[in-house]
Amino acid sequence: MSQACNFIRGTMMKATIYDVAKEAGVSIATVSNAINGKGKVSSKKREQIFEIMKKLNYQPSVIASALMGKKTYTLGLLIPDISNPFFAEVARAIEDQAHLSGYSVIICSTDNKDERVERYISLLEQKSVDGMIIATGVDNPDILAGLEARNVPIVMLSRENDALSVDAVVADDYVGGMMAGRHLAELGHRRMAVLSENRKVSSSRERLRGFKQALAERQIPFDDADIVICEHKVEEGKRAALALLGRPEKPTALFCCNDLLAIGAMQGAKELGVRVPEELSIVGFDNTILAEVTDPPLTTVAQPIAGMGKQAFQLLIEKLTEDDAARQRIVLRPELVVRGSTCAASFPR
Amino acid sequence: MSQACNFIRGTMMKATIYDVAKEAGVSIATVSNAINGKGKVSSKKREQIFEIMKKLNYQPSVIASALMGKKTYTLGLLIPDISNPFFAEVARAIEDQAHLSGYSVIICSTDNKDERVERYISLLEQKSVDGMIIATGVDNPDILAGLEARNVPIVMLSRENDALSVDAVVADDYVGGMMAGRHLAELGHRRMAVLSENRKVSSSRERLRGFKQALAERQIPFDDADIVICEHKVEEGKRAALALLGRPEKPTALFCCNDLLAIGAMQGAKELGVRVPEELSIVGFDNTILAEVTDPPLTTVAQPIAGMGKQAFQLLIEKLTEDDAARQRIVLRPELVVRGSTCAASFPR
DNA sequence: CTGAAAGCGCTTACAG
DNA sequence: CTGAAAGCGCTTACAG
Repeated sequence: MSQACNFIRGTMMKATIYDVAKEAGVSIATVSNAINGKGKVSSKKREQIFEIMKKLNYQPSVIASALMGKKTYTLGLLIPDISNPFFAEVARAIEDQAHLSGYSVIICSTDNKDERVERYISLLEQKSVDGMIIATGVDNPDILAGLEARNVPIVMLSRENDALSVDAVVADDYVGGMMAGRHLAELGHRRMAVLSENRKVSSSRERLRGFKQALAERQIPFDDADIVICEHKVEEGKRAALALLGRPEKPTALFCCNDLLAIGAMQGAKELGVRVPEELSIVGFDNTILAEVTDPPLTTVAQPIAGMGKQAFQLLIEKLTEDDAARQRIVLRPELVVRGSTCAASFPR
Repeated sequence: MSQACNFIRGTMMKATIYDVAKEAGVSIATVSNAINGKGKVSSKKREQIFEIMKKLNYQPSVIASALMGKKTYTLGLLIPDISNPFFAEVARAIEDQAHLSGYSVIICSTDNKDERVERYISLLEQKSVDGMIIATGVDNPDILAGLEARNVPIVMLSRENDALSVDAVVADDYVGGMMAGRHLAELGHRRMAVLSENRKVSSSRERLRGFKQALAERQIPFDDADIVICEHKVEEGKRAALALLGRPEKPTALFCCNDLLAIGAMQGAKELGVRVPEELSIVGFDNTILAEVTDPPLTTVAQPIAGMGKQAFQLLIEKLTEDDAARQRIVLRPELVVRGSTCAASFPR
């Protein structure tokens, strides 16, 4: 039995390419060629080899072949937080696409802290991932520059970096912001406010810009004092809504740069006894599962998450295989999903 | 310059252990020893070596050391779906714990399909992960048995397998079910129904058993006809609620084996104009972010997610390092979180 | 069509 | 305290 030496105290060692070569009476080179469809291997031998592989339950070691310069079929996904529904949905979209090509994805929740970003990137490089998809904020531009210099393939998802011309797939945030603004304007709202993320977040910046543009086109007044900057958290949305609704000239509609903020705003309104949507219309952004679950359900701008994940993965694969792939920026169109949190302004001017 | 040969057409190759050895004027064995704190290396040399490492930006290759039998510092996490908030929160808990020890986690969404489970397991083994945390349903017992036979360290999370005595960390689902039952009973409910998952899901089975026990102890009648089996989806919960509330003797309270079902039930009730909680109390299970976001907010049994993730990871590490670690089953206590979806029965008998 | 041999970047006895 | 050498499980020219 060629397997005899394979048993050690009752535990079977994994079969290696040597085991199958010996059993098949060929060299390891031939086994390797058979597996990879390289070189010429007679079909009888090939079949024979495959049979032995099955019999020995042989699984080639990705580790070993990676050491010879082949791919690890593993990639890193940097996101702020996997427990945030938006990023969880993004992760699923990427995972599904990756899995079709035998790729695995390592999750890296950064909490938007550069320190964590750097730690994760270092780990991922030591583990020789084939590439990274970056959907988290990275403040220090040197971090991305370093990645470029070390020739690590990356694509940005839902974020961008103005300084570096790096591949990216994003939703058309500007248009999404416009959709929100137009929707509320058409409902007759004239006093609106915005809950936005930090200006460093390119997507929020664009959404806000689009929103303002929609109002400007309709000569609806909007002042930067009507913008409240929040972190990406429910409580922050609530806090902001409480503040805005406490003002003398309180808004009749709120545009929130993500669903979490919108939900917080709904909670704030409820706490003050302000009815949504009758007294306050709210529109969010992202269209995560949360938007379907609130009461009333949230009107929001849907990001094409599945499409974004798919494109990001494919872009990364292109960069891996074509050494001189041109830089690309893929922009996907968002879509307004009208649910119950918006209605006509009750006191149109 | 020792780095001279390291530049190829403008791209810098990664430094290897040979580069730092040469630069430091020592052998690679010494560099290896210095890095791993093995053998004896004079402190002057050690310091010198570390300096060179920094200068060359040397990152040891996990791939290469894994090939020599060391760990890959990567583990697989099998869950039904990363975009389900409960599992996303579980993933984050595990990721955080893993990250503290330099571990990375690969996400594997199985959709509870054995076919996907097998594919993922095979991929993970080829990639030589150090172990797996399994928080998904696995119908075919041969799959887990195979893992055991091949000596792959695994720990089950939130799921169990009666057949195999495999390590597991779970919430005390039985007690959780009792908490729900007791809460509703104390509110005066006498006609209750349950939305449960498939009987194959050990956690749901236990929750149901605990719930029934709580009612039995109080002589509250409960019939198995009051159980509706659902998949783990909002729509399923809605469908079930619609059916239950259409019955002549409709229930005044619902216990749902997870938050998603509870939310569906709330939506079903609303569709029929049944007010929650005045006419229908609803309690969920899990305490995901969704429970805070519904209106009314959901009363639910909280699983100690962070604790479960931590324990699961630590258990796995124990199995990795101690070759004869005893089997363990860690049971964590859940906690009832009372919010707005439950209140006293309006027509107590 | 097939195989012997070198090599990927490390670790680990084993000498000295 | 330090280094030469073998080896992990593969792939890839290169001969034949």
